[in-house]
Amino acid sequence: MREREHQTREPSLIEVAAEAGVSTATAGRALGGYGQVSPATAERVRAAAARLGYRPNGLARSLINGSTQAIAVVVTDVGNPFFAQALRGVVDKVRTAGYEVLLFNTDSNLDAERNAVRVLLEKRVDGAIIATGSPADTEHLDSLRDARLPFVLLDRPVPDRPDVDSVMIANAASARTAVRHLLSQGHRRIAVLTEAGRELPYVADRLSDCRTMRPSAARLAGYVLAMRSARLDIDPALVVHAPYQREIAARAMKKLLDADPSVTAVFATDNVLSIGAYQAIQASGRRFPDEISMVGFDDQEWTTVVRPQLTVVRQPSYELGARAAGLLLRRIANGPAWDRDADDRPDPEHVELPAQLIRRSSTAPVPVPSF
Amino acid sequence: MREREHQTREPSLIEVAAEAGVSTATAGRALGGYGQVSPATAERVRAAAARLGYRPNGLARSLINGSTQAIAVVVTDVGNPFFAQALRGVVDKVRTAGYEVLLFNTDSNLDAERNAVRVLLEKRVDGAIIATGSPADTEHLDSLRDARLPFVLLDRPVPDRPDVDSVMIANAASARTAVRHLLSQGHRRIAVLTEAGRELPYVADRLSDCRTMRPSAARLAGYVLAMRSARLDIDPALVVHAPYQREIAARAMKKLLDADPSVTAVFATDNVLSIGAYQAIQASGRRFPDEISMVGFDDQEWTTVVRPQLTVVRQPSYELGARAAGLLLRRIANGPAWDRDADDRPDPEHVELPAQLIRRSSTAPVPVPSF
DNA sequence: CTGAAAGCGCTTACAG
DNA sequence: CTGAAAGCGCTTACAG
Repeated sequence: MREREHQTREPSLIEVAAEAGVSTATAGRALGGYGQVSPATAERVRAAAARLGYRPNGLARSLINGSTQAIAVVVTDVGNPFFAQALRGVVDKVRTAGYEVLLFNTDSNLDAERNAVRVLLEKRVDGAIIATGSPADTEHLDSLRDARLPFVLLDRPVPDRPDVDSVMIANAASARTAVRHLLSQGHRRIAVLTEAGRELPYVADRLSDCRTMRPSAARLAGYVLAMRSARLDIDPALVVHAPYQREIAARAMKKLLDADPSVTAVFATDNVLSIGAYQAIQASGRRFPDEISMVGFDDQEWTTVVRPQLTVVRQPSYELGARAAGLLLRRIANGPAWDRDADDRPDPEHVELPAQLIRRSSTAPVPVPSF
Repeated sequence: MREREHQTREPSLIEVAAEAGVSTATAGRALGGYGQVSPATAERVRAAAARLGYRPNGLARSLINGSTQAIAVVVTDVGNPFFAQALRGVVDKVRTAGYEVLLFNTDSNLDAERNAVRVLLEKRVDGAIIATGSPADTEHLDSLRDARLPFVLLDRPVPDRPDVDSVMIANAASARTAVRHLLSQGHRRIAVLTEAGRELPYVADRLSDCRTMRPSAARLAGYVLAMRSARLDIDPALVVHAPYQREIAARAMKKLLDADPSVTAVFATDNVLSIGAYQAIQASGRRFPDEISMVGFDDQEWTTVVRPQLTVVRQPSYELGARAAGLLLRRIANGPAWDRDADDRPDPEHVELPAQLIRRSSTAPVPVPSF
């Protein structure tokens, strides 16, 4: 390959064909795995290609095929272990079908998300998996539809798009189970630390619509449902709002704990909030779990190494990604559900993966008041 | 856009040009941001494009430009928080320059890595960032060179490729600092939990070559250096080997702790091994940190919520990715360092980011033996 | 400022 | 099995 050292362009099929003494059509057939070529010619072409260090140009190929063998994954934060795991699930799954992943990170910024959609469309990926940061704004998702691009919603539902495949966690149900667990141990004053804190009235008003809520809201709904089933009123003071930032969450939680001694249990609705809540409890000076119980969300590795070990709702993040990828691959093979031309296409599927309550030692029966 | 409902292909520039009553050249100029077009024509073309729901085809554009505005990132495990953070750094950085990221996960499998290189080359990305799983096998990296593709090594050095930009952590130096910290507290029987355990003789033989070692080996070298500086012999029994799997690491560490009561300190060389070691210490029944000290690697969130809080070496994973991306962007702009045609090209740069020892409460002076 | 023509690097009918 | 020609959807000289 030394002779290429000073050459500026990659060799193309034309050079390979010339080197092998065949037409570009034949060279293409020998190298591209399509059409018919005699073994002898094929061998000659392969040798020529190797000599020149030929690499097929995927752009040209895709331009003709109409397939890039790539999908886009749009998430709000790849650095978050939850999405990192989901992404791993996607990558592993699509790899088996020969697809690559084009990654977009939006930071829950609508403009970034719109831009991601525009770019993935221009890059002509074969499909997309999207965890939207703004379920209410769906114009950019409409453009996916207009472009007839198969896509799947991951983790965050989009109420306006019931015709799109989706893979979610059973957020409300699992949150309800978590809170019920606390109730069963006698807790009544149960605080919830949530990113959806400010939407309590909205959430409480449409408890039957949990599936259309984003995860944080759905988990808050689960809390409300459990409390109501126990005939307890919702005390807004117990619903603590915090963004997905550990320190802020810890402070918010600590503040409630300091202000209200009657709180005997905390339910944190996400992995970041969980670590913040755990920290707040440690800082509160209360005996944990004797004086206060906690259930966290997302079974991170650290939850078994802290003392007390944390009772959590374990959500299958890796599987979430893998399932989304599976649905997308099916959709790529069959065409979008909303294509009326074809009646044989699978209906949109809405997968809801169960999350599991893992009981450990951070939850204990409600403390007996000392007289 | 209703009229497109039953149409099977995306509209191309030809349709837009026809709709606007201009040539494709003019339409292209109006939409593509190149060449000169009169404001009036431009407006007419834009209107036509909007009416047809036109999306430029990036494949065709890239085929001509010779640029895809995409880079590849090849890592061993996106699910690992370290790589997830580094990836975030890369994405954030290249985004500012208008590049997207094509992600490859190799699981440290050489075939997967070779395949990644082949595919990224075929997809004609503009550059690549690679954390190789097998620094010894470099033929596939040669093919990047042959293809004149700019690339940067991330986290894992490749001894054979001194002419390639790289961004690493100062692994040996920071490991040395960590062990020196333990020594300064009087510890002598210091165990090290490492993925490179089996290479102790090899590592001990080339302590001056730390920069060419993969992280685990370099950290082990730092341990050896610190011990030797303290005039202590290396006891192979204290060098515990474990793969990057928490349970296996915990078991291996526990075994040593049970077998050898003389061990008073543990240095774990990675985030997975750290949690395993922490767990092993908890299970050992020793008083922590009174009877045994520990330094971990990688400042994960959990390290401040466990008791005792973990003293760690904090490595800047996000910045690692961002810096690698920065170098790559520069290289993409200037062409590869090994291109002899151009003398004005920047020399290969080998960035070594410092890692910092964060002292917390898992390290304490060596226990006084009780008589 | 605008257009006709060539070309990026492949694959695909269509003949032979 | 093989090749000449057309074409995927753009951009780029080159004229006008």
